[in-house]
Amino acid sequence: MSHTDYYFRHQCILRKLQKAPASLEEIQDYYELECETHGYAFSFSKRTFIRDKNEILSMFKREIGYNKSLNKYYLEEEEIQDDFGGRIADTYNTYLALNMMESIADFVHLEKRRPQGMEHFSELMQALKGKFIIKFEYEKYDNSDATARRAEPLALKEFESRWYLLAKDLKDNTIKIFALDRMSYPETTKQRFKADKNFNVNTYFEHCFGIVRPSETNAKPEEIILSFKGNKGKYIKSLPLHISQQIIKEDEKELQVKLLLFITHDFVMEILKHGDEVEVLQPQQLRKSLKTILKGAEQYY
DNA sequence: TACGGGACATTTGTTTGATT
DNA sequence: AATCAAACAAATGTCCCGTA
Repeated sequence: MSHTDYYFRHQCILRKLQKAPASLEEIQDYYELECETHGYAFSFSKRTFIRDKNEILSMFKREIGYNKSLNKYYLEEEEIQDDFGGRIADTYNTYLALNMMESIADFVHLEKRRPQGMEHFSELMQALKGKFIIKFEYEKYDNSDATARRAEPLALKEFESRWYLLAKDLKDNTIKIFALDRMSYPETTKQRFKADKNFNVNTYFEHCFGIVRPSETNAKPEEIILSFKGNKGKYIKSLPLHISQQIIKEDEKELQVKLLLFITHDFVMEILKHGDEVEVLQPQQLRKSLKTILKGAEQYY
C-alpha cells in the first residue's frame, strides 16, 4: 500500500463526511465503492478508522466528532488555523481538488493541463508532515547542471497547474521556491528539523502574484491600479487577480481595481495576457515598462 | 453498551548482505 | 551484476478493557 492509497482513504472519509454525517458502516461502504470504481478492492477496519480520525485531526486540523444518538460521525466546523497543520491542510485541499478533477475528467471536459512533478508529491508530503529534512537535485531554468540540495520543507503550493515546494535551503538558510518538475530524486532523510514558529506561509505570499517573490529582501509591494475595459470587468470581478484586489470604480465603460503587490515578471505577464482590455494607471514605472514591451512586440507585425 | 485506544499479531513492503 | 532470503519497518487488523 503506497502513500497515495493512504491519502486516498483520508480523502474518501473527508468527502463522505463533508456531504453529510455518516455511520462507520456508511463510510466504509463509500470507501469500498470508490475503490471499486478505481479497480481496487480495499477496505478498512474500525481500528484503522479511529487512527485515521486522529491523523486527520493532527495533520489537517479537522476534527471528526461522534453523535451517539444518531450513531454517526460528523465533521466539526473548520477553524481557521495558521500553524503547521493549517499549512498542510491547505496543501491537502489543493491536492484533493486536483484529484477530484481527475476523477470527473471522464465526464467533464477540462482544459488539458497535466500537473508536472506530481510523482514527487507523496514523498514531499511525508517529509513535510514529519518535519524531516529532504535532499534532492535541482535544475535551474538556465539549464546549468543539477545541484544537490538539502532543505527544510515548509509547504507545497500549486500555481497555474504547476507544483512548487517552499523550503529553506540549508546551503544559505534562505527560503526559496522550488518547482517540482525541475526537481529530481527527492529523498526524505532521517533528520528532523524544528519548524520556525515565526514563519507563516500566508504572510510570506501575502503580496505575491502567484509564487514568485522578489529576491531582494527589502523589496516593497506596490500599489497598482488597473482599468479593465468593457466586459472584461465582469470576469475580473468574479475571478480576482489577487486577494488584495479592491474595486475602486465601476461603470459600463470600465472597472478600476487596486492591488497591493510585488511587481514580478509573472505579474507583468498576467497583465499582458489581457491585451488591449486592460490599462495600467499606476504606478508610472510599470506603465513605462509595459509600453517598452508592447513597442518591442509591435515591430514583429 | 459501544467507542476509543493500548498491546500485540499479521500483513506487506523495503533494505541489506551473503551467495552464486 | 543478479538473486534470494533474512531482518527490519510500516501499516493494518484482532483482541480486549476502561469509561462515559
